[in-house]
Amino acid sequence: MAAHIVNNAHHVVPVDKTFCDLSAAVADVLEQESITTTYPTGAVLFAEGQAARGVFIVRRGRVKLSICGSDGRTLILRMVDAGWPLGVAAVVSGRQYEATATTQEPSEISFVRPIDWLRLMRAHGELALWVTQHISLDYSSTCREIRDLILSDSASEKFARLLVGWLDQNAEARNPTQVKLALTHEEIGQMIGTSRETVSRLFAGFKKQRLIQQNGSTLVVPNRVALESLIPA
Amino acid sequence: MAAHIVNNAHHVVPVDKTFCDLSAAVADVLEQESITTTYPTGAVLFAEGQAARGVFIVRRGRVKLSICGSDGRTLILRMVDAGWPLGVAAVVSGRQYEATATTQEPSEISFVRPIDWLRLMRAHGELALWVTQHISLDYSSTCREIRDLILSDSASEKFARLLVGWLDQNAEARNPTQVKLALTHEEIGQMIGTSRETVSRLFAGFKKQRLIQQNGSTLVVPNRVALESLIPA
DNA sequence: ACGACATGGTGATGGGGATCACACATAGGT
DNA sequence: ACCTATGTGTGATCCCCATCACCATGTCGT
Repeated sequence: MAAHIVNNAHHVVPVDKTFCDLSAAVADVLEQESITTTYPTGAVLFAEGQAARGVFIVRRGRVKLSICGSDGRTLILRMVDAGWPLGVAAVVSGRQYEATATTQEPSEISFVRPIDWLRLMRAHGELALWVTQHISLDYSSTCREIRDLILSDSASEKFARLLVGWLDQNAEARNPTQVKLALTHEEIGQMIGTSRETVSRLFAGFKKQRLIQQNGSTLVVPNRVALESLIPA
Repeated sequence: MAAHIVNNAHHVVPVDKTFCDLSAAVADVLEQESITTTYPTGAVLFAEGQAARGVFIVRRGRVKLSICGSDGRTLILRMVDAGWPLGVAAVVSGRQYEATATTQEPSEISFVRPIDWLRLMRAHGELALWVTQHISLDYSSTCREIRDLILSDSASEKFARLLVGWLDQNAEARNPTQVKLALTHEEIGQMIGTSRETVSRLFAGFKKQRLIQQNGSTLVVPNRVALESLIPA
């Protein structure tokens, strides 16, 4: 069997007015202390197991956070959108990065060295608090990830969960019943811990059951409730 | 204030001189602001999904942190020993507890309400950093948990991993090749995500392969390397 | 000493999904 | 138009482990 992880749906979309959701003052300081670089798609910011080299903050773009097994298998922990910091836990605790961060699209990323970061945290209580909250949220999200992994042994349940998560993220959009499909079947498999072929079959099965329709890269969910009924409790 | 924000990598065994690994001053304050209670085995400090009611600090005993699915299935996240705080992430981010905490033996637990906790964090930079580090460590540990669950599809691999982990924890003990077995097969199953029966069979299999021996509740691992060879990379 | 209950061992069975093996699409690049 | 790379659909097979079913042990409490 296989047993693996699942989605997440991390809300709290960051608005991104100046830097993150920090006050202008702290954002300015951060701006000065950081180096901002543009990365192409597929760039690896840091890899699982490396000593913490610094904190990365996504300014623009999307970054994939994944964990990989020695056999080459990969599990996608979550996608990180603009406004969020990466590698904070590793820097703060002085350990290794726990996951691998790869850009999913051309992205602008700010970088802060550990020493500077820690200095800033001490100097600015607001930043310290911000950090603590972000780590807490990462922790929650990871726990939920684990839960979804466990309480669905069936692949279709995990798939349904993923889809519903996408709908939730799109809740603000005008049409809450459709999503742009930005991932390959392979990647979807890595999000829910199944093989690519299984994802294909899931798509086919869900279409046959009229749970989803697909026009090009647009997914339509005509009946969200039916989808949710696949998810126990 | 604490320069000890970086580092202290491995298991930071709590020593438990006064409180945790905090300075005497802060420990004293914490002592005053908290209420300490003794719980019997099996007491539930808090449950997954509850609104954060406060921070619990294990003074004596052991607490099981678990996540459970709607179908009743349970996954044990980790065992928490004396000196460690519980529910900090939930309190800091003002969300729900992400797991359920149950005492595994009679335990002494200190409790601090969210308001007091946050006040203390603001007043004592050292405490704030301590909190951040602990959350970071929890996060790491959770990520590793995910990895172990995922990158072993075979139950025996997960079992081997668990055993090796136990040996590591016992590294300080005089005999690094044996461990006291404090868990039932059921619980072991909940740690590695398999059924009780499978754990029984794993024990049997490992014994047949001379990977382990068992005298009462003492596990002996004659050949650690052989055990590790079951774990890829 | 006696059930009652929690725990541990082990066989039989079945199913879900990984895996292998293709064929088919679509998109760039030359 | 071709070719290659990358993504997708789907059949056939196989195996691990969840599950069910039972029995064998403790270990309590009274």
